[in-house]
Formats: sequence, structure tokens, C-alpha cells
Amino acid sequence: MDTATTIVQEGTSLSDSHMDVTIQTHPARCCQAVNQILARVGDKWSMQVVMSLSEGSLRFNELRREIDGISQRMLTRTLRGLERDGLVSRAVTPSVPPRVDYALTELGRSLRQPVLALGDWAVANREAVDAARQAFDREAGEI
Amino acid sequence: MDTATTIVQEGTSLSDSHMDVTIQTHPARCCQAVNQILARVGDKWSMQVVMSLSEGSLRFNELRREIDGISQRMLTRTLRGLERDGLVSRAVTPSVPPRVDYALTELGRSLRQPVLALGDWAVANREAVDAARQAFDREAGEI
DNA sequence: CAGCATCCTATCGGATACTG
DNA sequence: CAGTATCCGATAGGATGCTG
Repeated sequence: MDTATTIVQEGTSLSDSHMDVTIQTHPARCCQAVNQILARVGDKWSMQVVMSLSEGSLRFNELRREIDGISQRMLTRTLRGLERDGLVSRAVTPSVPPRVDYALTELGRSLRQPVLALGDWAVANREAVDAARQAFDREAGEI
Repeated sequence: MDTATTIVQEGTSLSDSHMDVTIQTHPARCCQAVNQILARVGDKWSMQVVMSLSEGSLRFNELRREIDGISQRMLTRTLRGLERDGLVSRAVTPSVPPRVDYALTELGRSLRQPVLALGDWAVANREAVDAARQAFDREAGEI
């Protein structure tokens, strides 16, 4: 996910120009599209940025303050990644000092629903997961 | 996510003993529970394992063949992680050669729905994302 | 204010070799 | 068969310093 990753090409194959079939209906044969999105969703800051932008656009340092713990470097990189994927828009107002507003695109807004569903699952099952972890670690420690 | 990560404590703050409020209803103030699950979902192999186990239990090498591209090391580590989180169960049959069956737990099965929702989003919007990436890279290249 | 650039560490993940 | 152990390159991500 670093410098634009540019995997781009790889599984060239099946690009015989008229591929409207979209085989990927079934998630097995995991089209790397799914993995890419899962990777973006799973990275440490992206979804926190998306959720922070839920209620409106924010400037760079507003986001920085909102997100707590994020370094300026990672905020920049995360925003670039989200912008590259078309999830976030970046509006520069050339003034002194400069003003840059970040906002969700329509695509970015549409991503919130499934991510929130996952968040709800996490909240609903956090205790079960914690309990499982403690049990696992306890057994591993005893044996 | 390596050796049991044990972040456990960290954002102690706001633990004023009588916190039955579960502020976490709202995903902002992202309880690290959500981040942990997002991290697990976002790692390279976990969800592929979960989806492979959707239709029934599988043995170690069956999973290995099913998943294509996963190294034996990463399959082991991924399975341990999933087992630790209570998403996958591990049943050893002490025979020669040994037989180990992996299956989803109820918790693991319940995770599939939100993950599939995300997968559907990825499939539905893959072209929009790809287009955004190409546009972004093109502009970056020109300037 | 909104960033690049640089350095540095920890972790991720692949390849390979060995074992009960 | 189902691992464990080791080595290694590639990223992720934090800290710090500089700039228009």
C-alpha cells in the first residue's frame, strides 16, 4: 500500500477485451479486488478516517486531532491511499496558510454501511473474542 | 498479530469503574475491539480461510490446496490466530499419520455475513475503484 | 497549515529444511 | 500429515526535522 503499490498488472490472463461476465459473483476464487478492499479496510487508519469524515469534510489537522494517535505521516499516506481509491476527495484552497479539505466521495459513503456492519459485529462479539483469547493463552501457558 | 500481540491495555483512561454504558455504540471513539477485528479481517489470509471453511471442516493440507498461494507457515499462523480468537476450532485425531480438522465455530460462522457484505461491495465497486486508481496515477504521472 | 523527506524499528510473509 | 524452526527481504508505521 506504500508508493502506489502498482500491482496493477499481474493476473493479466482473462482480459480478453469482452469480459462483462464478472465471474467474481462467488467470493471463492477471491478476485483480488476483494482482497484489496479487505486490505484497505484492515489497515490501521483508513476506516477511522472514513468514519471521521462521515459527518462532513474536515481539514488535515482537524482529522489529525480527531483520530488520536495517528502520526502526520500516516495521515498523509492514508489520505493519499483513500484518494487514490476514489473514496475521499481532496480540495485545496490556495491561500496563506493553505487550506485543504477532505471529504468522502459517494463511493466512500457507500463503503460505510458494510464497514459499520463489521464494526457492529466486533462490538457485539468483543467479549466472546476476548474470552476465547484468554482461554487460548491460558491453555498455551499451562501446557 | 504475531506472537499473541497482547496490546490488551492501552487506552486505560475513561475506566472509572462503573462503565456499563458501553460508549462504543458509536464507532467513533473506535474501541480497539473494532480495530482488532478489522485487522484480522484485513490480513492477507484469514478471511480466505474462513470462507474456505464455510461449507464444512477441512484438514490442514486440504485448506492448503484450497487456498492457493498460501505458504504452510502462513496457514499455520493464520489458523492459530483464528483459533485464538475463537473463530475456528481445531480437532486433533491422534493417529498415524495425524489428522487435524479445522472448522468454523458459531462465532466464526456469524462473522461471514458482514465479511460477505464487504466482499459484495468490493465486487460491485471494483471497476469504480480501478478507474479512480488509474485516474489518480495518470495525474500523478503527468504533473 | 499541510505537507515531504529521512531514519529506524517491528512485523508480515515467503522459502527452505527438519520432525513426530 | 501437520506441523516447528530459521533465515530473509519487503512493508508498515512511528519519530523527527524541514518547507512553501
